[in-house]
Amino acid sequence: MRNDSPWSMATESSAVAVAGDANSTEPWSARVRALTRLGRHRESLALLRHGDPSPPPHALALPASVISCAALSLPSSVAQIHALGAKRGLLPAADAYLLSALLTAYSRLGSLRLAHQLLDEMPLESTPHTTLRTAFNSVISGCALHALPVACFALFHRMRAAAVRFDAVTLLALVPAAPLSVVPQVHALAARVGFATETSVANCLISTYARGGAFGAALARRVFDEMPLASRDLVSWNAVLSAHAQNGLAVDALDLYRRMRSPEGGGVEPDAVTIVGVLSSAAHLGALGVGFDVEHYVRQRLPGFRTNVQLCNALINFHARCGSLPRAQQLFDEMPRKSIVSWTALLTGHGMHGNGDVAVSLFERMVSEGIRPDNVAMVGLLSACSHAGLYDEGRKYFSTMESVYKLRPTLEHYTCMVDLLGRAGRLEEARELISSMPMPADGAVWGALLGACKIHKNVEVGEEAFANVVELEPRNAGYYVLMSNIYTDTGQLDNVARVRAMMRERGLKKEPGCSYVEHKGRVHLFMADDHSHPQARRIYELVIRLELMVKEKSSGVRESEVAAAKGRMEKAAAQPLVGIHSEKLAVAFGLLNTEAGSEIVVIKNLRVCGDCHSFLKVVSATTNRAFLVRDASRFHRFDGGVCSCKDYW
DNA sequence: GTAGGGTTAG
Repeated sequence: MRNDSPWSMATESSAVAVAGDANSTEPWSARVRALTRLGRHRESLALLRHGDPSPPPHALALPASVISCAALSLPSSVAQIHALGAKRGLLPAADAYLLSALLTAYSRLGSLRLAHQLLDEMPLESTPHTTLRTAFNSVISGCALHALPVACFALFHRMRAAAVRFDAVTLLALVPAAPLSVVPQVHALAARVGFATETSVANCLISTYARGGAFGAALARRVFDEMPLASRDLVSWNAVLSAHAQNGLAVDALDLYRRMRSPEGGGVEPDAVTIVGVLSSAAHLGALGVGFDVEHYVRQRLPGFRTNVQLCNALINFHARCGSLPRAQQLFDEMPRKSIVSWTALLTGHGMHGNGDVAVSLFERMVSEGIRPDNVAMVGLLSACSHAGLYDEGRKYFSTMESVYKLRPTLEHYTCMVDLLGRAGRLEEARELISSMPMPADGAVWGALLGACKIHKNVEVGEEAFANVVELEPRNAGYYVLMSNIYTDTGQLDNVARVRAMMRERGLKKEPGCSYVEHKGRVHLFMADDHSHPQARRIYELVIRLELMVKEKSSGVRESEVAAAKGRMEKAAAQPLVGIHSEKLAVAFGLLNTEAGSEIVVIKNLRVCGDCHSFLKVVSATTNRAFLVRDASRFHRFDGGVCSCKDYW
């Protein structure tokens, strides 16, 4: 995307005027500079070489030419102009602009030794202070660009030792180069000289802090909150929004989006970067309404969006993760240029829907188009194989990671494989894979094995997995619940009590399950046994009626059970009932409030349990409705009495 | 007339 900030527009339009046509009356050197500024580097150099300058090559054109050489990666041309400048006595310090341009060019091209040499040749005493500052800034920026943080800080110390004052530009290079633990110190230094609230520096601090997880996001937020309102620009909002989006704080990201657009936030118009962050959070949460609104905005206001690869990728990811694969596919097909992210987003979406074969063929097509898969694409592919039970394919692709694609499997790939093997019932093979890992297994890997043991009711392997996972993630209640359920399923009730006691002693509570449905632009959220919804009475009556119907249908239920269920129904409005999971409530709400024929979409934070799963299958048949449920690991589409997961999840 | 800030997939 073009940079559309006001000042760049202004300089750009004047550059356009000057570059103008070849007959322009503007001085020749001004046209060279203008062409460089417009990024028309080849034309700029052609004018320098073949134009008819009178007087001959001019000090005023040389700095721009050097920048053009750097942009075109022509180090020998930089050296030629360098030599020319030296011959004319413009160096080492007579022409600050040429010096600065050379420093920038060498730094950008990675000729940092040459840049240092040039810097060392500058006479500290006789060179104007601003020239020195710019010179240091150029080389510090170059070291930052080439990921040489130690060199950045060494230069910074030299700069300070020489009593050269740093400015905002120095900080813009230094802050992102600093190790995360050092950023607060640089921040404090910036604050001491009053730069920390300057727009560019604050924006830079925000995006740098954003790399530091949820804690970093909190620091980023503080920088943003401390900025004077007048200093906040669109980039500030984008940076702080992304800081939250990237660190799993999706609710806060969407909240920031609402705030920036509200009058209180200044009614800031979002751009493509904002939208990318918002869509990522909306996809995460399953916030369908937000995603659709934002897409509408994109189609109305950003007509060129199809050529913005990141924006299209964000849209594809949103639709793929929120239940609309055809829309994701259409966006994918309409992109003139795709990246590996586009393929991965679509592939992962198919994997989540259980379309393992589609994911595999997308992967093959991607490879045949010359895109080399990366680790993320492989995670998507392996998890697609796992969800679809494609045991042989999964093993094959896992082994090609190193042999064909030179990718070293990470913990995430091992997690996928343990999941794949474990769910296919190959618990021993999964165990062997864990012991063959070149790095220690983490909680997710052991957790995948534990989950497989739940499916296959294997106490022995389950206990081993549990012992390991509890060591690694002692505060994750989900694993205790899994182990306790394995004991329940195998009738070991004393062990169930033991695991529950462990949870109590450690003060752990199971994460409450919640599901939501969006209807007419509003989110309707349900927790298990939650009566707070205005329609709670009707919803519970419907669930209980459906439960009864399911029971009658499945097993020819006994009289006593019918009576008990009727008793429950009578009490429904009066007092909370036990044991109605949130997805049943959400689906019942959908049935009561939507038209026949439309699909009911439910987003859930935990995985669907076996009971709810068979309930929803039967209800989809008897009500002749389709339910699309996104749970913590994948999609289930219930329609006509069957689920798209084929009961493999 | 030099130096420069924000974005995606699991």
